[in-house]
Amino acid sequence: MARAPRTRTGRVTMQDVADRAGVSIATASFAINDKETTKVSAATRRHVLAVAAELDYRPNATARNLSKATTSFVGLITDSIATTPFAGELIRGAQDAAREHDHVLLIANTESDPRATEEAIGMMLDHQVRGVIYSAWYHRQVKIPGGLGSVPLVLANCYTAGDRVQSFVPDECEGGRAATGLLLDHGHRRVAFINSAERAPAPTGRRRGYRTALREHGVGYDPGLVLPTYSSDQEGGYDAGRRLLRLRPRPTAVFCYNDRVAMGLYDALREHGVHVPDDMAVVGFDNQEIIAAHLRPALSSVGLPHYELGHRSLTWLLTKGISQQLPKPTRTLVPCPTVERQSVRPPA
Amino acid sequence: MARAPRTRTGRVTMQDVADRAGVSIATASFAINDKETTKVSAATRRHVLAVAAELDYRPNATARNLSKATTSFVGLITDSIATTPFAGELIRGAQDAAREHDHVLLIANTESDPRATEEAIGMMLDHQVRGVIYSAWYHRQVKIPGGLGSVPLVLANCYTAGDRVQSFVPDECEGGRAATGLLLDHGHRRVAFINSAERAPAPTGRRRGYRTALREHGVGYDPGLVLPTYSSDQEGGYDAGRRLLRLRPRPTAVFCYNDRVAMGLYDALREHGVHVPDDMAVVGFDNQEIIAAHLRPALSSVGLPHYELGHRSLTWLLTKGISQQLPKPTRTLVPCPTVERQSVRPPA
DNA sequence: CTGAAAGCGCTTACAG
DNA sequence: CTGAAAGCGCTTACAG
Repeated sequence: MARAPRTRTGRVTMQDVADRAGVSIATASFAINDKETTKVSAATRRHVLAVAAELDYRPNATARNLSKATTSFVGLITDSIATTPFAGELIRGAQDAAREHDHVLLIANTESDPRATEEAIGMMLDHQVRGVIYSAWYHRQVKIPGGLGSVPLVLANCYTAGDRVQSFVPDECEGGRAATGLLLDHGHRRVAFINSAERAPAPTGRRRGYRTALREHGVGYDPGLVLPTYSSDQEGGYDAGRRLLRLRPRPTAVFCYNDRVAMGLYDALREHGVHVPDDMAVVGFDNQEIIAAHLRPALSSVGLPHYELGHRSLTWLLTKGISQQLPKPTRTLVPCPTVERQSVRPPA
Repeated sequence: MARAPRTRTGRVTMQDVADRAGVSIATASFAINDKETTKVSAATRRHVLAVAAELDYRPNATARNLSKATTSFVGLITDSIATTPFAGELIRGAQDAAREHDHVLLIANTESDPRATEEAIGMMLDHQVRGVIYSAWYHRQVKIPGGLGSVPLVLANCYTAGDRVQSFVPDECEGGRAATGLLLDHGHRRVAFINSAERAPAPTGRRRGYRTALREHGVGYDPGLVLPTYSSDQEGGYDAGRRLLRLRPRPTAVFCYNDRVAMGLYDALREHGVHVPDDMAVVGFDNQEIIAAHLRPALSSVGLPHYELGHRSLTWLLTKGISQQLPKPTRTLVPCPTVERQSVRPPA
């Protein structure tokens, strides 16, 4: 392949392309960048492009960013990246959106460490990011770290007191309503709810959804059917399951705070010879594939929209968040999809 | 707070700092960047730094990168980011290493899509990354995509035919040996192995480790104790478990290809009233927290070193990979840690 | 120890 | 339609 003279970086530059094409660097720039052929004749353009291809020219993004005095970077701050698949989904959504807008994502994982957070913010500001997505792996209220004040900001899976910053969060209430509704629609009337005892948007919202669904189906609310658990995992589900089995009359269906709780509940039920779904219908939450899709029987669940949270917040940032007259910030609720599997059947 | 004049980017520049400090921009640059105070008097340096702090000056990384004709970017290409926590761990490791070297990671997730891969590579080259980590979410042989030929490269959790490129992969064999050894050390002699039937480094390596451990413990190899499964998940484990229970004499211990297989096996054992660990000791692989730590009883497992794979490959890239006389590439085996939980006990 | 100046590889008014 | 030139915000020999 033909090779143009090299600069100290050892790479083909636009100057090389211009020289070899016999045009000025300005013309080369226009030919290479202008979508509309308005600045350059079609012939010149074709010629320059051919030369560029021949030399295997790649524009230097750093130089372009500097001269345009604006970059194509967007920052994404995450407080965890591997404890759940959730962060991964959020990143994937943000990244897809970034690509759609020809931007590149600068990702920083802080593991909730303040020093790491500060460093991450510094790094992003140094790189002139156009905006930052600040995210949390579980839905919660956060305080915006100082230093993020000087840059367009959006929150994903979290929000601030008073909603002073635009945010995108899961619609927990609607999700809880859908989960409970799934059970009620199958004809269940004694529907228990194993809920997390934490004070957080997820348990609060899902409980509200649970009550809404009951009301809509004309089923009275029985506080005795709501079983709190302090650990929202398999162990907590197992314990709550044993308490649940002592209830009389026994519920015929259970809405579990999450899939891990449901997994523990399965164990408790199995120990007592209670069969899912014939003796007990079960619905989970989170739709964690590795559990929900592989329990025996597979677990119906309501999913968390992390991909959408990432995608929508990035998109918002690049369309609204960057504009001069910022729209009034709102906390936007994103729907949680219901995924039906084999764990639900009408009562015997 | 005092404000210096602004440029079109609306940010404080080094020129602003120099002006206000009453020094040249060259002096400001040296004062701000030189670790050793060799180029500038201590007093000047202090003064410049004070002014910079006062103006809340942040260096423009883009400008710096351009003028140094080298960036602090390193690329990480991933073929999946949310299907397992593995990619997250690998990213975390690479990111920590990047931070230790004052570099920033440009992450691209391709979902194995060739177009996305090509785009990702292009983006990275455009940003003059100093090198690229190409990774796979499960250990396998890969073909290096064209376009990656012009940049220092290292492979994480994958390798090429002939090992022409430096790579870091899990030591599957040693892991299989450790898993089996754990069972043998507890006195088990009839140790079954539910292995993936795929032809891949993991099943091959783990099986080698299984046989090595048997030999080291003076236990004969019985091919009848190796149960293949075509789906290495809960369903596969359940099926294999039922086959295993028909073996006579019955094994007293099982090494499972992964934790999901073990989870399915638990179900099969439970159905047949076989108790773990009293009637059957079980060891898994992958150490997927969400499963292994929460099965009843909690599952002993061997972990995959994704964090280390990410950390070591990034470090290698920035220390060896970038140098002129590249060391001879090798496939470096990274140890898999054993995690003991309650699923193993000596035979009755 | 300090400063004037060239240069990194582009973009973009401004003339022609 | 095309080109000469200034400029983005830094770094870094080179003089003094």
